[in-house]
Order: sequence, then structure tokens, then C-alpha cells
Amino acid sequence: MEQENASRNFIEQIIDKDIQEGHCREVHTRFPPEPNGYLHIGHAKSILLNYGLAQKYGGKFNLRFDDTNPTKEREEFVEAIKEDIRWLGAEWEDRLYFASDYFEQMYEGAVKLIKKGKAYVSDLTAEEIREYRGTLTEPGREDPGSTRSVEENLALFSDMRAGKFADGEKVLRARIDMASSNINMRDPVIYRVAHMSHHRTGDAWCIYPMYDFAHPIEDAIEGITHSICTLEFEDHRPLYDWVVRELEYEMPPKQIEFAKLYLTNVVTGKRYIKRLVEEGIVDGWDDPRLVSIAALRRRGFTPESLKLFVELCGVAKANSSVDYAMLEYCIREDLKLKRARMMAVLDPVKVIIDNYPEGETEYLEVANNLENEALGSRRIPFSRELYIEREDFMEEPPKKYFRLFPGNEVRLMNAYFVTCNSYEKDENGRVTTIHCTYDPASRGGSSPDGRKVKGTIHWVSAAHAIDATVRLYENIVDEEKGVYNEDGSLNLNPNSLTVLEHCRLEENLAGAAAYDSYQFVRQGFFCVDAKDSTQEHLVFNRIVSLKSSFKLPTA
RNA sequence: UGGGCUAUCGCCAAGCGGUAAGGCACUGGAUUUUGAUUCCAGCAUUCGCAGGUUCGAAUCCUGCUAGCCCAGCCA
Repeated sequence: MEQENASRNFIEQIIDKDIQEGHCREVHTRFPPEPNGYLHIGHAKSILLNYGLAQKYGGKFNLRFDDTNPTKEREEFVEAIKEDIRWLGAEWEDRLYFASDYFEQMYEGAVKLIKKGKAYVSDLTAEEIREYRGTLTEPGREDPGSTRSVEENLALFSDMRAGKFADGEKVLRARIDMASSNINMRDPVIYRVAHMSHHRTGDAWCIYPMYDFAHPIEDAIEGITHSICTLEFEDHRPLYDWVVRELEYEMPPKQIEFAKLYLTNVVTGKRYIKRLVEEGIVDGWDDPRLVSIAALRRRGFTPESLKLFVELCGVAKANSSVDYAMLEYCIREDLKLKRARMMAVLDPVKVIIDNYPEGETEYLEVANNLENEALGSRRIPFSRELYIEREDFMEEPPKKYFRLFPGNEVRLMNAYFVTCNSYEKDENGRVTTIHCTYDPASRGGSSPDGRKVKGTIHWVSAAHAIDATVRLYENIVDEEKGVYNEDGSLNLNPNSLTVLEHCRLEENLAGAAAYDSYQFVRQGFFCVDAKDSTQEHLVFNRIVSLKSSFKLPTA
């Protein structure tokens, strides 16, 4: 049950009012991507917003490809986009549409405008149209073609469709107001000639409608009630309304604009990402450091985490940039009770339990998630030789360090209390082996005498561990340090990717498949990489680290 | 310098004339077999600025200031 006092965003307030005043019977939204690239987190906001609204009001949600410009669009993208939207959980059911399916109706709409004297064919070149348009402060001038008769316009427009003109030779313009303070209203071009094969209509057309003309028609045809788009289209709304009015649609759709989602410390610009891919800095549009939907999925984000994120961000009209920490919170929040908590040693150092019998292995029963019994339990092998995290041992610890150090007793998680007796170093002074003794009475991780230890560290049995690669990520750019260099290039974080080879994972992780994710205790959440991981050699990506208030004092 | 939009805590964001919600981040403190989680506490005498109206203003009015968008035959 929704709380009545839950505050509604401005779009919901508009919809409430429209329903109340009878401007619409049901809510019908749509997500209208142009199939010219991959979707990113900003699109996720739009998708979830539109789909969410339809759900909330018991209405419908359409997926519509806005494919009115064949020069930029490819079939490949429509499939990728559909996959991303499906993954996000937005269901368009049987309502998958293409703007190109409406080309005939759009053509008829243009003819209707011509007949009403509201559109004319122009002979001006692109440059001339720009000159005639005027500037932000000066009005435009009338197009010489604007005086043509309806008959002549009809004939010319028909010739445009018939392919009698070359690209750029003629355009159809709406007759509105060359002196408007809104430049979009200065007789906007609504049809252009483009002799180019369209990925769906092939060579059936050589004229294509412009966005401003096509979009309102698409919305009206589909019965969209609320056409939600981003802020930069605010100035286009008068034109949107003009088209809907002149074409005399009843129950006209209403355009509503909201602010795009910006995230700190990420790169979303297509040009920049393209360069990163070309220069091999990232391994594709789905590199886990990117925020395309595919990248987020590969990194291990879940649809639920993105939905939470979008909800927390809210919807408003103020341009803003959301802290990346909010996204991290959302994925931790979603995964913490859903995933098993496993042990994995990323930077291993050997530990020998001197008083543990050689060659013996015992299995310990361990809960997969102490906070979620439904996840069950598993068995973990324990033996004389283990690996622990190199940073969990210090020869000379600072104050407040309560992990392993000579003379200190810690708990090996789920296993035994161990005390460090001695350690060995190589010629470079690097610790190679740590010797400990264990307390057999502390099996399971607690001592019957009630003795407490301050530190609990994770470990893995050396003989049973799986060798794996683990990748750690940092933000690819840092806004504190400046996202761009003076020459306009990206100021990349050199540490955005750390590849750890020969990490040691508990054997239960064998068989983990692409997109499977786990918590590695004390380290974070990790996901099996869908591109590089194999059955023989696992590759994990860190989705997000765990929060930590521990800081080693800087000596 | 034309038009449109926006401005509330470090970051999002409610608020719609009756005396500043919430989340993230951060800071304590309790619990803890993850320095995690959980819990509890703290975190805007003030709403871009300046005037005005009002018993009362973040909310209304006036004037400023700052930021974003618009001069594609892109969407």
C-alpha cells in the first residue's frame, strides 16, 4: 500500500490533475529511443520513469523506435536496445512500434498541412535557410518559397517523394512565424530529401520527416497521453502542440520535460567513449567502468539496484549531478541479503598452522548469509596450510590494528582462533610464510572459555583453493581532479583498473557462471565477467567494495 | 544583449501562505564471527541576492544575480 502522504513528483502531479480534470482517461507512456547507439544509465531513468508511471496508474507503456533518420540508425542497435530494456524489466508487451511504420500517415499529415496553407516547399539551400532564419536577437526573413500556391506545393512535395530531387535540393517547411522569438517556430523544416536505404523501409522512401514533425504524430497515433522527454525539448513544445493542433488530433498528447540524470565521475559522451574504445583504454562499450546499461550489467549491477537508484534520485526540472556514492549504496543495498558471502583471498600470503596435523582436511559447515537463512549453508575445507590476505598481517602493527601480528590472536572466520608465533621473509624483506598455532577448542570460531578476539579475518585452504583473476575498479575520471585536460581530452584515472592474478578463492566458487555474483567477505561484491571468464579460469569483476571505516594510519 | 527553463544542507530532493520531509555522504555511540550489516544520535534559525505585500513568506509581488538549453535538411 502506498502511503497517501508519499510526495509525488511534478509529473505525477500533472497526471493527477489531468485525470481529475478529465484530460485523459488512462495513462499511456512510451520510451522512444533512436536506434543509433547503446543505452546508458540516463536512458534507464527515462525507461523506468515511463514504465513506472504506466504501472502506477494502471496504464500502458510502449517501446517505440524513433527511426526517422536512416543516416544514423542501424538494426544492430534496435536489438541491443530491446535487450537492455527487457533486462531492466520494462515490459512493452505487444506494443513495440517503429516511427517508420507511420511514414505514410506522416506524409498524409504533411499533405494536410499543405492543403491548409500551413506548409510549403522551399528551394533554399541549407546555408540559405540558416541565413534566412535570423539569429537569437534578430528575426528571420520570409522564404521565397512561402508564396507558392497550394497546388504547386502539393505537386512539388509529391515530386520530392517521387525522387525527382537530389538530397538538399528541396525541403518542406511548416509555415508558422519567421519572426518568432522561439527559433523553433521560424518555419521549421519538417521533411527533407535523403536518398538512403532505411534499415526497415529500405528504399521505399527518399524523404524523411524531421523529429519535430514526426514525434507528435507518433505519440498521437499511439494514443500516448503523456510524452515525457528531457529539458532541451522545452523550446520545442510550442511546435509539438502546433503539429498536434493543425493535424486536429483529439485527445492530444501532452509533452512534459524533466532533467536528465547526470552522474559524477563517469563518462557518457559518445565521442569520448568511442575514443576510449578505439584507443583500447576500455575493452568495449560494455567495459565495466562505463555506465552503459550493458556495462552496468557486466559489472554486476542488477535491474533492482538501478530501479532503486532512479527512485532515490527523483524526478525534477533542475539540472543536477548525482553522487556516484548513491549508485554504490543502491547495489550494496540490493545485494547484501541476496548473495552468498564467500571467502576469497585477493592478495595471498601463506599461513602454516604448526600444530595442525599434516595432510588432514576437515570440512566446516558455514551459513551462506547470516542475515538470510534462506540462502542455506555450505562446507568449507580447512587444513594446515592456508592463505590469508597480505594486508591482514603486519610485522610491526600500528595502534588499533587488530588483525594478525606476532603474538596476537585472531579468528579465522568460521574456523579457529589462531595466534601468530613467527614469520619468514625472503631476501627482499617480503613476508613469505606466517606461522601460527590454533586452538582446537575454538572450532567454528568461538572459544568455550569465552575468550574474545578483536580481529576476524578471512582465509582459504591452500590445497583446495581455486586460482582466479579478479579485477578492481575505480572511477575512470575524478571530478575533484578535473574531468578534462586543457586540450579537451579526458583526464583519465590511471588506476581505474587493477588486475589481480592468482587470487585464491574457496573451492565452492568453482562452476560460477557469467553474471553470477557474490559477496567476498570483507572485500565487496563481485561478479563473474561475462566476456573473459571461463569454466577453467574464473575472472571476477568487483561491482563495489564494502564500506570501511578502517584506515591504516599513514606512518 | 531575443526566448525558454532552473536556483532549498557536501550530493539528490520534498515543500504549493501557517513557521524547513526524506535519502546519499559525513560524524559520534551501541551491537557484531565481515573495521560490513543493524541500531541509536547528530547534521539548513534558514531556502541564489535585495526590496515589498502579509499577523505570518522557501512559498505571493518587484528588481537583480548565477547556471542550463535554443540559430541541424540530428534526435
